[in-house]
Amino acid sequence: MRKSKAETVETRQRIIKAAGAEFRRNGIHATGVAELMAAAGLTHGGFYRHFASKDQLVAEVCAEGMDAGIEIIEAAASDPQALNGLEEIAENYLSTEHRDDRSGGCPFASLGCELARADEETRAAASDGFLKRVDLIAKQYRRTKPDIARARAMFVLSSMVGTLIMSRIVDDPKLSATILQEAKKHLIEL
Amino acid sequence: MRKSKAETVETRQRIIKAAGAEFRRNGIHATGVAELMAAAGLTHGGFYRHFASKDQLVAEVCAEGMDAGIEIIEAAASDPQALNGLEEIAENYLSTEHRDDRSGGCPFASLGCELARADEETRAAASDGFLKRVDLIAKQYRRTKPDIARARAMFVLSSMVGTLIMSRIVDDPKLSATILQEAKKHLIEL
DNA sequence: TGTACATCAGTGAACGCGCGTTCACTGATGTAC
DNA sequence: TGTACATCAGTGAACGCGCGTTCACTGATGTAC
Repeated sequence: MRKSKAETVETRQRIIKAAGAEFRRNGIHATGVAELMAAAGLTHGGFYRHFASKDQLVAEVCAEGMDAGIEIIEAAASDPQALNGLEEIAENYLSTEHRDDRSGGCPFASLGCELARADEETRAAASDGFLKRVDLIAKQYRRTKPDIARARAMFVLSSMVGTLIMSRIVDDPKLSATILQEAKKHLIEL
Repeated sequence: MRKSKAETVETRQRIIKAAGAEFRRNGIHATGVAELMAAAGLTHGGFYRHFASKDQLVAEVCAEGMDAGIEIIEAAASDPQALNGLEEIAENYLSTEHRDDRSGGCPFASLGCELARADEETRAAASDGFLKRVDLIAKQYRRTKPDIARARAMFVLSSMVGTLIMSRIVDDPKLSATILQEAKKHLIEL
């Protein structure tokens, strides 16, 4: 049953991707190793050929998810049809599609509270991801001094994360949409 | 070993309070019934004399925690020494003390991601708590039209929640303090 | 290039453990007379 | 008001179950000659 080197690398990536989706959907703690391996189309026993522990996988998923999230922001920002990069980012991040895409969306919004309690390695990856996003958003304020743009970007990111979380908690769809809409308005006005 | 009616009521409240602190500190899923009963000074067997299930406790803890959180905002807002209610609320919510008080702070910041996945009853309690906080914050904008004040309050609350979560994720204390500080600045300027 | 053997990705049973929940029991509280 | 009995808060052992992790095994891949 041994697989080729190329297949092994591919499988490892598949596990990370499947785990990322499961973690986001159900929470890290609530997702078992057997469950995430099944989501990757494997049985649980093979897990330890790829990772030393579940915690190590969590750290790698976090690092991977951070990179993936950045690409999405980057794409939104560099859309040639967009007049305003920040507006495009906010429109994209604070959309009902993103709100409803729990397994694919921003890891801060779906796992933020758990990341705050995670181990050193995972939090380091998360911090790195935060800073990268901040830089990306700060770049959108072209006519603003770099350090002011950076400070503003921190606020924008934190606000978007909080807004998405609140829009997911609230049980009234209309209220949820309003939360998203109002945040968009306020953030663009900045 | 039977306890008096008054004692029973008091014990029930003690369990809810202890569970609230444990949930906030470790997460809902990561906190066991035995663990939270021990935190209340009891053994796990007695749990089911007070609650039908862990899920029911979660809903009650959520409802209780929402009320407790409101009192804190209310106190900050009505501080007679404060010139500006909103400023006082932000100063209080976005303080390093609140950030470091994981077991006692805002339930949205510590449990938000888990609340988004919680059952109907729990989410209803959370939605109710959100709306109550929004009203409280909206009241601080005395010279603003009520519906605009309300919309702004939603944004302020969501932003504060997201900011506190991000400040808890990040591993560099200096960066964490900056995140808090910048959000305070931006929210007061509103 | 072909052959013999070591390697190791993946399977599925099994490990100890802690989970949520149940239950027989204890003995103080509440209640009926 | 005093007595006899039912109630039930709390204890701690036990339940089945799923968790993270380990392991013997399989057989295709990689490697040494």
